[in-house]
Amino acid sequence: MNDRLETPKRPMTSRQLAALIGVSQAAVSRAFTPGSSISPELRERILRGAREFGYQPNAIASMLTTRRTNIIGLVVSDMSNPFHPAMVERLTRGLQRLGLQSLLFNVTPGARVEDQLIAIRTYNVDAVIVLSATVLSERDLAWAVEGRRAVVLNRLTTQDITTICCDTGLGMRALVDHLHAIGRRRIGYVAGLTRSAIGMERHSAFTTRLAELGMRLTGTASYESHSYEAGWKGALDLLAGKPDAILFATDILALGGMDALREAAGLRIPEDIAVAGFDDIALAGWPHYALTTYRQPIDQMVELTLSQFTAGPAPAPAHIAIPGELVIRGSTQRLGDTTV
Amino acid sequence: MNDRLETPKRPMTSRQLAALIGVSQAAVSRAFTPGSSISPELRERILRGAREFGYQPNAIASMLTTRRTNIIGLVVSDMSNPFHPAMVERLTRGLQRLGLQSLLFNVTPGARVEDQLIAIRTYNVDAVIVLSATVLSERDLAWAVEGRRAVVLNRLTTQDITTICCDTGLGMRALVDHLHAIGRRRIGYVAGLTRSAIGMERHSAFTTRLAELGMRLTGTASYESHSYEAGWKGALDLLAGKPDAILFATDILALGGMDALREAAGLRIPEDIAVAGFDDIALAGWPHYALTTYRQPIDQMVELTLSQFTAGPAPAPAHIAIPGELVIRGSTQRLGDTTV
DNA sequence: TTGAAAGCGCTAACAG
DNA sequence: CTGTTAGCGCTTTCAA
Repeated sequence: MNDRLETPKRPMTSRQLAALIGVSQAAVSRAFTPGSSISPELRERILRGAREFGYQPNAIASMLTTRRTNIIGLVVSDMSNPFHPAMVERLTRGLQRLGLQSLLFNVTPGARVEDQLIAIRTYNVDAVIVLSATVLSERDLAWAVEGRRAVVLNRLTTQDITTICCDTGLGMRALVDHLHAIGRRRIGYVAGLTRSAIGMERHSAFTTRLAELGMRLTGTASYESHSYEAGWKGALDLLAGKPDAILFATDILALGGMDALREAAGLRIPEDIAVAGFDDIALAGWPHYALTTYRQPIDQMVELTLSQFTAGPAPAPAHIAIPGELVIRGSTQRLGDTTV
Repeated sequence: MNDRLETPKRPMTSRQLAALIGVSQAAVSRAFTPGSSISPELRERILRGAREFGYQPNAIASMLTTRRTNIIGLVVSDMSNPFHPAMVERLTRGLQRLGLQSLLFNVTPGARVEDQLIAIRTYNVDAVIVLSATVLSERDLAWAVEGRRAVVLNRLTTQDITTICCDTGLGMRALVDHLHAIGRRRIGYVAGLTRSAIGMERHSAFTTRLAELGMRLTGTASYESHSYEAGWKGALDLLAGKPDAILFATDILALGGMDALREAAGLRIPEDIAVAGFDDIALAGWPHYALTTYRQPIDQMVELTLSQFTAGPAPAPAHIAIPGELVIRGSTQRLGDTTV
C-alpha cells in the first residue's frame, strides 16, 4: 500500500497481557470470544486484567485467522438526494448494533468503478450493500459483490443478488388512484433516471395504472437526474400539455417541480395543479411543500437488509419488494374543494 | 468477535502466485510495494501474472505487519442536517483519492460513546475525522482519537487536536454588517445547540458585532437542535420582539424559520422581515428560500483535512479558522427597496 | 536485486 | 477447561 501515515505506537498484545496475569495467550483470546470454552472465573480474571492494563483485542489480527472482517462495504453514489443519507444513517446504525462496521464507498461516474471499489476486495469486506448506485453497471455490480453476501437497495439487477426495494407497482398504483380519486384526469410525469431499471419500472407502473383508469398522460419529461433542478425544469416542460396533476418519480424532483410551478409559472398547488412524489423524504413533510407521496418503508428495508447479515448460511438471493404507504398531504386535493 | 458471517472462499495468496510464476513470495510482495528494490522486469512479470491469475494483495495481512490500515474513522452524529452528508461525501471522495478508506461511525446520544467507537481502536484506524459531533464529550473525544492523527471539523475542543472550522467571527460579522447595510436595526437570533463551543462562538460573535453597530437584539430563541422544526418554532418565538431581521445559527434552522414566518405568521421575506443563515447548504440556493447566508469553505476545509493525512510526520495540532464567503440572496434586501 | 526466514497478533486444532 | 502449537498472508530483515 502507500506509506502515507507513520506507524503509531503499539498497543498491548494478548501475549503481553497473558504474561502479566500468568495465563496462556490462548486463554486471553478465549476470554474475548463469546461461547469459547473457558471457565467463568478465568474469563472474569482476564477481562478484569484487560481493563486494568488497557488491553483491547486487535481486530486486524483476528481477521487474518478467521477470515472475517465484520466490515460491510456500503456503496453509495449520490448523497445530495436526501433519501440517501437518511438510508446511510439507518444502515450504519443498524450495522453498528450488530457489531459490524461500515466502510463507505462513494462511487462517481468519472473514474473506473473497479478502482474506486478495489478496497471491497483487498480489505475482504464480509458483505456489500449497494444503495441505488446507478453509476454501477451490471458488470461493475457483479464484480463488486463477487463471492460475498450482498444486498442491493432500490435498484434492480439481473445478477443473482438479493434486491430490496419499495414496491413500485403498489406505490405508483396508490398514487395514481389517489390522483384519480381527487378528480384529476390529465397527468404529467417527470422521470428521473430513465435508463435505470427502477426508473423504468416506476414509469411503466405509472402509465399502466393511468391507462387502466382511462386518465390522460399529458406529457413526460426527464433530465436524467434526481435533483431539485431536474424537477424544476421537468415541471415547466410539462405545462404545455395543461396537466391538472404532475407525478414525479422521486420527492426531490417534486420539490423542484413545486417551486417551479409556484414561482416560475405562478400556479397554486393544489388548486391549479396537484403534485405528488415518491420516497417521503423529510422535506416532503415541510409545511411549504406538504407533498403527497408514497413512503418507502425504510425501517423494514433496513431490517431486512440487516437480517441478511446474521448468523447461519447466506439466504438464497431473492428479489424483495416491500409495500410502502401512501402519505396524503396538501399538495393534492379534491378538485373544486377549497378547504386547505 | 462474533461469528455472524461464514467464511468466504479464499482468494489467491502471494505464495500461490509466486509458485505459479516461479519467483519467491517476497518478490510478489515487492512487486506491489512502490519503491521497493525490485527490477522493473521482475515487477512487470509479476504484475502481469497477477492480472492473469486474478491475484490481489490482501490488505488485512499487510496491516498486521505494517501496522497501518489506511483506514480513516469518520465520526458523524447527525445526517439530517444536509450540511453533514455534503461534508461526508466530499471527505470520502477525497480520502478515496488518497487511497484511504472511510470507516463510518454514527454516534447517537443513547448508548455509551465508547461502545459505539470501539472499532476505532480494535480496527486500528490510522486517523479520525470528527464532524461536528457534539454528541461527544471532551472526554469521549480524547478517548476516540488517543494516539492517532485526528481532525475535528466544525467543533471546538480544548484537547490537543487539530480543529478546522469556518471562521465564525468573520462570518457573523459579515452577516450582521450586511443586515445593517440594508437598514435593519432590530435583529432576532435563533441559536442551535447553545452548549456547543461553536454555537456559543457564533452567538457571541453575533452579539458583539450587533453591539458594535448599535443594533438592537430583540430576542434569542433556541430548541437545542439544528433542525427545520427548531428553526420554525424559534422564529415564531421571536416575533413578539418585532424584529426586522432574524439571523439563524445554521441554514437548516433558517429554512424552518422562513417557512414559519411566511406560512404561520403571514410575513413577507424580505419585505416584512429579513432572514439570514450560516453554512450555505444546497437548499439555501433554492429559489423558494433564496437564503442569504455565510458559505462555509467546504472544499478548503476538506483539502486541509486531507493534507493532515499525507506523508511525513504528523503536523502539530493547530486550530484553524478559514474565512468563508457572504452569499447574498433574496431573503435580505434593503428596507424600502421593492425590486426583487 | 533476489530468496530464505522470521515474525505481526490472533484463532483454532490438538493434547492433556 | 487449559496450554501448546501451528499457521493466517503479508512485510521486512538478512544473506547471498
